[in-house]
Amino acid sequence: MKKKLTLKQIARELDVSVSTVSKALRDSAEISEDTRQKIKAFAKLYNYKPNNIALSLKNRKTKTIGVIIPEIIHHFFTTVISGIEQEANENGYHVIICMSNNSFDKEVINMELLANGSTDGFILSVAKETQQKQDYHHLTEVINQGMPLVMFDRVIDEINCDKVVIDDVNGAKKAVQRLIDLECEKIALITTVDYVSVGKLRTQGYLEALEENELLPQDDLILKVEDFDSSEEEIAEFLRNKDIDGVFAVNEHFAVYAIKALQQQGLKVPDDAYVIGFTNGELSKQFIPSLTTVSQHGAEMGAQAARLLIKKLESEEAEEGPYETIIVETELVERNSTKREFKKEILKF
Amino acid sequence: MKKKLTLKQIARELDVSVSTVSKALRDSAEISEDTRQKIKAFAKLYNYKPNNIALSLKNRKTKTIGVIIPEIIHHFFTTVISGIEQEANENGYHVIICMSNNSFDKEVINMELLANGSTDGFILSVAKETQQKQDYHHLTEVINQGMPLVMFDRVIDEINCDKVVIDDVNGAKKAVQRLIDLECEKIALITTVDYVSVGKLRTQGYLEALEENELLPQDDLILKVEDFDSSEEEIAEFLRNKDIDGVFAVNEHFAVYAIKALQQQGLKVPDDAYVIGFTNGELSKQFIPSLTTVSQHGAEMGAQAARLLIKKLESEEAEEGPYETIIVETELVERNSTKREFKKEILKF
DNA sequence: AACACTAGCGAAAACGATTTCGTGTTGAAA
DNA sequence: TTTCAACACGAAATCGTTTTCGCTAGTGTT
Repeated sequence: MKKKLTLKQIARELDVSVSTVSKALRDSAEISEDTRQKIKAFAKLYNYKPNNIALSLKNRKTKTIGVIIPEIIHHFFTTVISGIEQEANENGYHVIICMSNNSFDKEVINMELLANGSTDGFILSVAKETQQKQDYHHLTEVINQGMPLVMFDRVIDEINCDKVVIDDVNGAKKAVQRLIDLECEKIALITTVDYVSVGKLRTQGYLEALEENELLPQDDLILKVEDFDSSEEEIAEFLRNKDIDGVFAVNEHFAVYAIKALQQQGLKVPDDAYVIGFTNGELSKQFIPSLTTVSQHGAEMGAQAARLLIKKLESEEAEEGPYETIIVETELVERNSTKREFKKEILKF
Repeated sequence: MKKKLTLKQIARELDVSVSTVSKALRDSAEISEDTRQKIKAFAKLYNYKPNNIALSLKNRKTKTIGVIIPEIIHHFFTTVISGIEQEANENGYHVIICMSNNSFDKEVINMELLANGSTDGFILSVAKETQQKQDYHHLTEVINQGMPLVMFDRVIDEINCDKVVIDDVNGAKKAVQRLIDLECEKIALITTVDYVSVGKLRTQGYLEALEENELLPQDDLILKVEDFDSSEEEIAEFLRNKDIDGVFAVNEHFAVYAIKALQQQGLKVPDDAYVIGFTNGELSKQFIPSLTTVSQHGAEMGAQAARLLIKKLESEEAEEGPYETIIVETELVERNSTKREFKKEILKF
C-alpha cells in the first residue's frame, strides 16, 4: 500500500527544495531546463498528482458545485442533474449532490455543511416545506457570504439571484389550448396546492387559456391535490361522473391516475377524453396510451444553471449581480393520449 | 458581503491567540471558564463554522464518499443513490456523484480526479465499456493507495474488495419458476449480451429453472440484445410468430417492449401470455397491465454499500480486508402481467 | 577591478484549522 | 524565603500546495 506522493517526498528524493519541484512541474522559467526535465520525469514515473484539498485551501476555491434537490426519484431531476454534470465536467468542476427530501431542515443543514468550504456555489431547487415556511435565511446567508446561488425549477421570487425556470404558464397554456383546439369543452385541471409555485403557475396557464377562448372556468373542474401519497384515490373520486372530455394534469403521475380512473368508469383515452400531462418522463413514453406531455428539457435546464453558476464563479470577485433569469421553453410532445383519429366523435361522421 | 469568519479573526478580535480560540471552542480544559465562555459567545454570535477544507487537510480525511455510476436515468440507480445518501448523511458523510455514462475513459478520469484528496473512498458500479475492456488498473490503483472501494450491482469478480450484489441467478430463477408454475411451456428469455454480468447471471437463472423442471432450453427462445437503442424493433422481430406463452425479460424496458410486440400480434398479456420483468421501477407499477417484476431493493443495496464503506473508513488504518460480499435478496412482486384469473385457458374450463 | 545583472535555486509565508510543547504567573507547601 | 505544581495561555509545527522574496554565483560591462 503505497501512500500518495507529495511534493515534499519528491523534493527529498531528488535533493532539491519543495519550491523547486512545484515550479518545475508548473513549467516556471525560473528553473533550468535540466532540473525541470529531471523532476517532471520523476513525477510522471511515480504518477504524481497534486492534492486537491491542499489546492482548495490555497486557492480558496474548490472547483466543485453543490446541487441540492428535493428528491432524486423524479425523473425530471435526474435529467437536470445529467445536464449539470455534463456542463460542470466540461469546465473542470465537480458536482456534489444532496437531497433535501423536501424537508426544510435537511435543506438548511445541507447548505450549511457544504457552505463551509466544500463548494464554491450552489444550484438549488427548493424543498416544498421551504416554500410553505417562507423562511429563506439560509439562502440569503450563502449569498451574503459571496457564494453564487442559482435556483432552478422551484424558485423563490423574493430571492435575488440567477434563476433558470421553464415557462410554466405558457407550457400549461399551450397544452390546454391544444385540448381546446381538439374541441374539448369540459376540461378538468389536476394540479397541486398553490404554495408549490409550479402548480400555481400551471394553474394560471390553464385559466389564461380558458379565458383567451372565452370559456368560463368552473371550480368543480379543478382539483388541487394536497398529498401525493393519496393522490390516486383523490383523483379517482374527483373524476367520478364529471362527464369531462379533456384533462390537463401538472405532472405525469396525475395524468396516469386520471387515465386509470377514467378507464374504471368505462371511459377510454383518447376515444372518450383527451389527456395531457406535464414532464416528459419514461412513464409518458411507455404508458398505454402513450401520453402527450409538456416536455421540460431538464438536461437543458441543468446545463444552463451550471453555465450561469460557472460564469459567476469565474468572473473576478463575484460582483454581486446583475442577475439573470433564463427561461427554458417547453415543448408539447404529442402522443396517443390526444390522437384525434381514435376519438369516437370523429368516427361518428 | 461579509467574508467567512476564521479562527484568526476571532483571535484578533478578542485579543487572544489562535490556539486559545481553537481550544476554547473544543471545550479544552486548558482554557479558563471565563475566556471559554467569552469566545464561545462571540463565535456563536457571528455564527462561526470551521472550514471543512482546512479540516480535511489537517485530518487527512474528507468525510465524503465518491459514487460513480454508469447512468442516472435508470430508476434503479437513483434508488441506490437514495440509499447511499441516507446512510452516509446519518454518519456525517457527504456524497459526490459522478457519472461514467458507461464510458471507460470517463470512469477512469472521474476516479483519478476524486482520488486526489476529494474523497475517502468509493462506491462504484462499473461502466459497460469497462466490463468489455477488462482493464481494471484504475480500480487496483485506488485500492493500492489505501482507499476503500465498494462495488455494487455490476461488480468485477477479479477485483478484491467489498461488494454488494443482488442474487441475480436466484431472482431470475424465482421468476421463471413462477412462469412454470403458471403452466407456461414455451418461455422466452430476453436478455443482454453476456459481457454484461447481470445479463449473464440472469440468463443462468433462467437456464437453471428450466433444468430443474426438466424443460429443455431452446436457442430460438433466447434473445441477447446487443444495442439498447434498437431493442424495441429487435424484440418485436424476435417474438414474431414464436407462439410463446411466457416471457422473462432482464429489465423493465425489455418487458414492456415484449408486451407491446405481443399486442401488435394480437396477443394479450396476461390473457395469452405471461410476462415478468426485472427491476421494480415506476414503469412496472404504472404500465397497463402492471408488470410482475423481480424487485432489487435498490435503496437497501445503497445503504449496505455505504455501511460497508464507512465501516472500512472508520476501522483504524484500513486494514486491507477481509472483504465482504453482501447479497441482497430479490423479491418477486406480483402484478397483473401474471394474473391467472385473466388467462383465457383457465376460462375455457 | 569594481559594479550591475541574471540565472537558478531555497526559505518562508500563506491558506485555516488542530495539537504538542513550552512558558510565565499564581498560590501553596516546605 | 524557596520550591514546585497547577493553571492559563501562546508559539510553532503540521497537513500539501503556491508564490514572493532573497540569496549566491557566474557573467558581462566599463
